[in-house]
Amino acid sequence: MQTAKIHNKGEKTRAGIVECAGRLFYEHGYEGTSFSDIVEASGLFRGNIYHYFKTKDEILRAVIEAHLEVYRGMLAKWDAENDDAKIRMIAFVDMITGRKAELVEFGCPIGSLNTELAKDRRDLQQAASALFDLFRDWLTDCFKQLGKGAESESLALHLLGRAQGVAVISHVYRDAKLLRHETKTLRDWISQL
Amino acid sequence: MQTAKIHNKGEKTRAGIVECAGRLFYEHGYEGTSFSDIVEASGLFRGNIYHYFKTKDEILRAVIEAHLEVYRGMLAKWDAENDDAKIRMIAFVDMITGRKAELVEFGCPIGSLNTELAKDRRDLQQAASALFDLFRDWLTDCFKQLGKGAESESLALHLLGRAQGVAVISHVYRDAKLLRHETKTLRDWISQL
DNA sequence: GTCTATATATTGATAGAC
DNA sequence: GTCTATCAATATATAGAC
Repeated sequence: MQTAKIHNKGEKTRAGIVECAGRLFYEHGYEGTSFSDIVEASGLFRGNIYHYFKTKDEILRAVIEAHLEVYRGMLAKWDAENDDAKIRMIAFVDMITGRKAELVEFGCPIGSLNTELAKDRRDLQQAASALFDLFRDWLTDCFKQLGKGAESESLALHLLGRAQGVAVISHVYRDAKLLRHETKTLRDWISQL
Repeated sequence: MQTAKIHNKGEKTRAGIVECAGRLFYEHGYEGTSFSDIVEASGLFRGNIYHYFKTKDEILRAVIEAHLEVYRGMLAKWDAENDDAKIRMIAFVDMITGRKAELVEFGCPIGSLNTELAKDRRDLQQAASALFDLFRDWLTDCFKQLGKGAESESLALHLLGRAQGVAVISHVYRDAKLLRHETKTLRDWISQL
C-alpha cells in the first residue's frame, strides 16, 4: 500500500516521473514512448529515473496504479453526490463528453492502452485491465440498484462497450460532433432503462 | 489500379510478403512486428523483401490495400446474396460472430490497427481509415434503403461504433461468450429498426 | 539522491556480389 | 530477382563517480 501524501523529495520526484510518463504513454502509446522521451519531458537524468524504477515496464505499472487512484476518486465523488443510480451513470457519460477534446485527439486512455498492450504485452495488459474492472464493477452496482439483478454485470459490460465504441469511432474520425451525438444516444439509453 | 491475377513469380513473392506481414501486423501490431519478424516468417531474405518494398511503411500500405480488396469482395457478396438491407446488415454482424475466435484473441483488425497508428503514425492511420470508410459507406447505403434518409450516415457510424465496442470489450476480457451476447444485442437492434 | 558515460541488443535500411 | 554483409540510429539498461 502506498501513501497518497508525499513526504520527501524522492516521492515528489517519483510522482513527477509517473505523471510525465502517463501523459506521454497516453499521447504516443507505451511502445511509442522511449525512455529518452521520458528523460527529456521530465527534465531529469537517465540514471535518476532508473533510481526510482528498474525498468520502463515498472513505470507503466506505476502509471496504471496512479490512474486507478484518480478514477477511484472520481467514482467516489459521483457516489457521494448522487443517490440515484441513473444519475450516477449519466455522470459517467458526462465525463466522456467533458473530455471530448482529448478523447477525439488521443482516444480513450483506458481502451487504447489495453488495446496496445493486448497485442504483445499480455503481462502488462493484465494490469491495465484493472482499469476496466473498476468501471465494470461500479456500473454493475448501479444496475443492481436499478433492480437489474443477475443481468447487471452484463449490462455494465454493454455500457462499457458502447462507451468504448464511441471513443474509438470518434477518435478514428477525430470528430467531436460525432462524440457528442453518440453520448447523447447513450444518455437516452440510460434514461429509458 | 492493380491486377488481381498474379502473372509471374515476382508478384507471387510480393503477395506472399503482404499476406505474411498482414498476419503479423494483426497479431502483434505494426510497431510490434520488426522487419526481421517478416523476414523469418516469410522464409525470404532481407534484401529480397527490400527489392519489393522500399520501407516497412510501404509494406503496411500494401497490407491495407489487400485488406480493402478482401472486404470489398465480402460486401459485394452480401449485396449479391440479399436484396433486403436489414438482412445485409445482419450478415455484417454475423461476420463478427463468425470470426469471434480471432476477434477475442487479437481484436478487430481494422479497429486495433487504426487505434495503434492514430497514436504516433497519423500518416499511416489516414490510409488505414479507408477500411472504416468502406464499411461506413456500405452501411450508409443500407440505412438509406431502409428509408432513413439524412440520418443514414449517422446511423452507420453508430452501428460501426457499436461493433467496435463489442470487439474492444470482448478482446480486453478475451471473452467469446460476451461477444456472442453483444452481437445478439446488435442483431436485435437491427431487427427492430 | 544526482549525474555522466557506456554497454548491448535491435531497429529499419543500404550496398553490392551473384 | 536472390542472397550476404553491414551500416547508422535508437532502444533499454547498467556501472559508478560525485
